[in-house]
Amino acid sequence: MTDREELESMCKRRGFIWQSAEIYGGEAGFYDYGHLGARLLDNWKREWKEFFLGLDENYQVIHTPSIHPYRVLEASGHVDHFSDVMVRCERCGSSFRGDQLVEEETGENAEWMGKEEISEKILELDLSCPDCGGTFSEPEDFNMMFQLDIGPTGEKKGFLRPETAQSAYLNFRREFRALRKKMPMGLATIGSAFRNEISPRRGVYRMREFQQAELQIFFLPGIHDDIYEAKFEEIKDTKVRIKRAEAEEAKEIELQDIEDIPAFYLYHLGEMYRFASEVMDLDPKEIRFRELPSEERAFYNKIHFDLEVDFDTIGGWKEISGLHYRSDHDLKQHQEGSNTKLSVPTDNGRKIPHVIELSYGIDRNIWALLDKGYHPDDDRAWLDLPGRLTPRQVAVFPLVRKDGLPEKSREVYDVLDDDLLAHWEKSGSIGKRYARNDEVGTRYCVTIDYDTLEDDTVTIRDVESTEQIRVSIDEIDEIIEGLIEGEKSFQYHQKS
RNA sequence: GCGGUUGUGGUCUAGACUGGUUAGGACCCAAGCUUCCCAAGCUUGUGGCCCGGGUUCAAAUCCCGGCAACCGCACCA
Repeated sequence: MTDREELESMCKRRGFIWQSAEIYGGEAGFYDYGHLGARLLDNWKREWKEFFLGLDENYQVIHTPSIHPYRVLEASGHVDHFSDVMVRCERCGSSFRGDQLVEEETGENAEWMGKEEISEKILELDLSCPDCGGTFSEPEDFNMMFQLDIGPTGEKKGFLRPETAQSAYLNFRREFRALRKKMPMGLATIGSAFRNEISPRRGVYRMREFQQAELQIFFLPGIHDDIYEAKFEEIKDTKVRIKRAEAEEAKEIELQDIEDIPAFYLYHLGEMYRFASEVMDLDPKEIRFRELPSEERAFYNKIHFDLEVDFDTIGGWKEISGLHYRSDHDLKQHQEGSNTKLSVPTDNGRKIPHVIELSYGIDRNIWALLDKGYHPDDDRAWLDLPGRLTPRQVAVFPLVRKDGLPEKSREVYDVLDDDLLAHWEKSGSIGKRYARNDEVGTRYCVTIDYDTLEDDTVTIRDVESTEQIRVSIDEIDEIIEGLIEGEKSFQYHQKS
């Protein structure tokens, strides 16, 4: 069980993550990644792209701005739905959503109401604070989006995007032509999104500026089903732990035994599970899919499962990614808002493509790796990260700092540094260097000793077992890369 | 945003209630010595009272304001 303070301390001491602008006291909801954290991020993004773009040759990555013009988010519904009317009790200071107060009293839907309507209703219904009975202040808008002025006059308005998804929808038309009208088509975006959270909490779990990796897939149900049915065939016996909306507990089940969900959805669900368990190497017992009941999900999400991780440091099961079948909602909204035709021709006339969205909170995924990988045991603290994700794949040391060992170790380092994330150090005892590297997840430690000078062999130490093998310098590059790619295990080399 | 708790080198902390030595310790980090494999030892060194204001001869300590973190509430299209 990893303690949150212990992990945060390690992250700060060693160079992973800490509060942004901390020399000025910081600002809630913003975090910086240090040199190791930034590498871990880069590695994760690279693996994510390689994995998900590899699912289909027509899944591609695009790069887009973080600022959207006002009309984009007006059309998407964010201007209305991301903004709530808040009223505050003048006596006790509690604040409430105005529409909820009105709905409770009248039983009618009040979500459409603006400041004025809410204000009138409060007077008309003579509403008072449910906590203390006090009177309310004038209602105010609270918008979760950061609004901006664009240009010198301040007349153009825009927002920092609250999700990266819209960027893909905005590019659907252009890419559909550029990719020569092939469907299904996937557009992936990796970038920052911004939400002016009332109270950011739990470290990087809920931030005001955060990073998303999303894959928006455009397809037509009924027309492209066979493509996904064929793909699904190959992974249909994948076992996943799933908690259905109506179920009390999560159950392990083969995907093919889920009968009420179409193949295009189950296929991506299975691949998301493979990414978590195989690429991120998360323990199947500590991940699950949870289906959101209708009251928890947005109205346009027809099917919605979150992938959750059982965190030690931030209070149990929490979402790190989601799979949403959004139907044709998004393109329909933008077709109307932009007056641009976003439908595509089919044998039965033009149709607006549907969207299935794979949405990853990158920072949450990074925190999951650290939370599940960090082992602050009594005898040693070590970080267990997959070889392709760890910020430091190999470290090279001289056993002692004399007799030419440092120079020799430097030569070995120079070779390894070409193809691997390598590190070299000489200070402190050999044990201390192992300990330092265990803590940041260095996968392998190579030590140059007196035998090296005799026969050009070195030892390689495995972070997990702390055991060593002795290999020739000529092969070292190849052996370590083989270990990191998972071609051969450390145990294999121990036996041979 | 509301309430409670807290804020001391890089990390963890003593000191605060009862204002008054040079703000002490452990670990870490750096340099050197030593060292033939798992945080050994020795020497030397860098570095700190969250920010701003007030009270006082004197503030890490008391008071006010701000900021941040944690917990609870609310919020989380």
